Amino acid sequence: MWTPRPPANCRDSVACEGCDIRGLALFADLTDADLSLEPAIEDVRLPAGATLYRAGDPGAVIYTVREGLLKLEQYLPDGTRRIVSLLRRGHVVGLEATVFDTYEHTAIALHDARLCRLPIGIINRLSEKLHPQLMKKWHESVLQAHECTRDLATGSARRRIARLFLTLAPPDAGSCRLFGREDVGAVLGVTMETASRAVTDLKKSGAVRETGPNLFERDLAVLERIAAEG
Amino acid sequence: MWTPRPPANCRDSVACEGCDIRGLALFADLTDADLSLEPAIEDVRLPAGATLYRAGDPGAVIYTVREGLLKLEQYLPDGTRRIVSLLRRGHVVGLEATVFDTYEHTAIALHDARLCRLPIGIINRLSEKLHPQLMKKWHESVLQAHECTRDLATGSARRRIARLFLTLAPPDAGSCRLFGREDVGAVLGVTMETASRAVTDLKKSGAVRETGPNLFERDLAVLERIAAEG
DNA sequence: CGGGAGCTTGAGGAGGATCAAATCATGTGG
DNA sequence: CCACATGATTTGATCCTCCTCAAGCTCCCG
Repeated sequence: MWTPRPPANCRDSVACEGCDIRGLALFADLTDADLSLEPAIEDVRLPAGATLYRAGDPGAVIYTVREGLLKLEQYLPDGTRRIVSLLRRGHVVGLEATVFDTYEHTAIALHDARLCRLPIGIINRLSEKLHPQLMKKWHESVLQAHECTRDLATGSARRRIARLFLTLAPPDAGSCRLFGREDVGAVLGVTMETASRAVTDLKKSGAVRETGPNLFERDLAVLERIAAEG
Repeated sequence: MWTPRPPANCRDSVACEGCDIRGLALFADLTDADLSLEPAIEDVRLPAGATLYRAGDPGAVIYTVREGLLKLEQYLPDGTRRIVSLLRRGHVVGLEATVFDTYEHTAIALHDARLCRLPIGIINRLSEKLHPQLMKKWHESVLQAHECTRDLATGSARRRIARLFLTLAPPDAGSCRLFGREDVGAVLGVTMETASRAVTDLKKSGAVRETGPNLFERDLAVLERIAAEG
């Protein structure tokens, strides 16, 4: 049940100026001059399965996903686990730390991930300049949450997982990495066994082809047909 | 399928200074002096069933719910309707208009509602002073969305509707108003028939007692037991 | 080679979808 | 005031999906 924290040694200082996702990031609007006034942003490497933070932890830092995939999970009173959001490249993790003193979810990497670590001190100091981007990132968080309800918690398991495959990677991406069946179940709101059977089913339908462990080639047309009805 | 727009005559100018939900509202931090510089805020009355705005409409105004209940709905490619959020007193509707040029959802009143109408011009003009409250409201929107996934789209229909009853009104509220079964189904991700049967089931279990049309008295202890595992 | 974790597969039963019909509530016109 | 039309809700019957429990399988690692 317990996943280790990322060891301290997977952090690194990096320069924002040349960041490959600067256009997507919170700091998109800042000038190099703005950035030069701030201490260097740390780069966090988070291996698949590692926990970034837990629900209830005091939140003093937010993150931007550079690479990889993270899940946000919460527990129901009866202990049921539910994944309420999947976060990809460009998404911000832990935004609630800017408003509230603890994190709302447990954030765990589903694929090996790289993140920018942004202490909220910096965010507050630059809040005026960051305002438009902050709002955009909040907006993204809401969109992401609604996507989970709308696409991944509606219809049959077959349809849900077809939609998951469609959102897991951009349409032009050659291949598409999935994750453990237990987690697939927790995103779709079904059991692990149903998730497994649904994946098998998509393979048989020719909607996806497994080219490696949890690595799939997708037939977008077939996936879309299934996602929409059947 | 079509619901009429609110007629223009259900608007009224009101003074924010004495607003009964000012503590909950976006303008909580503003002084009376700040407010006196702004044109009066309009009060919108929205009868149950009426549409506030539709997905794709150009968004030039956001709303605060003073009273009543609203749903945010979206459609899947196949036409399936899904309610992705329920908004109550104090919640903000249409926040995305501050970031994007159109609304993301269709917003419809489930109960008779009263809202403050806030043109985004005002929001932008006061954005600096509003910044902390805006962030709080975004945060609320995210919480609300995650609640929908976590509580209302997980487990059996019986458990889902028990949780719906628990969130529909504060614990100390004497009674609790429900809404049409079609909509109950769209919130829970089940059919209307299943929603109807689940309500009947809760009545038989003594978890709720119908005291009028769609008006219920709740037994919180029983509801919580059912919500957690039954 | 043995063990474990994650994944798949199977059989049976419960729960939800679907289609259809009955009931209830409301409003309208005679 | 009643008869009737309309729409929402409830109930019923049947089928299909998904859950549950259990057993096998595969891959990786010691």
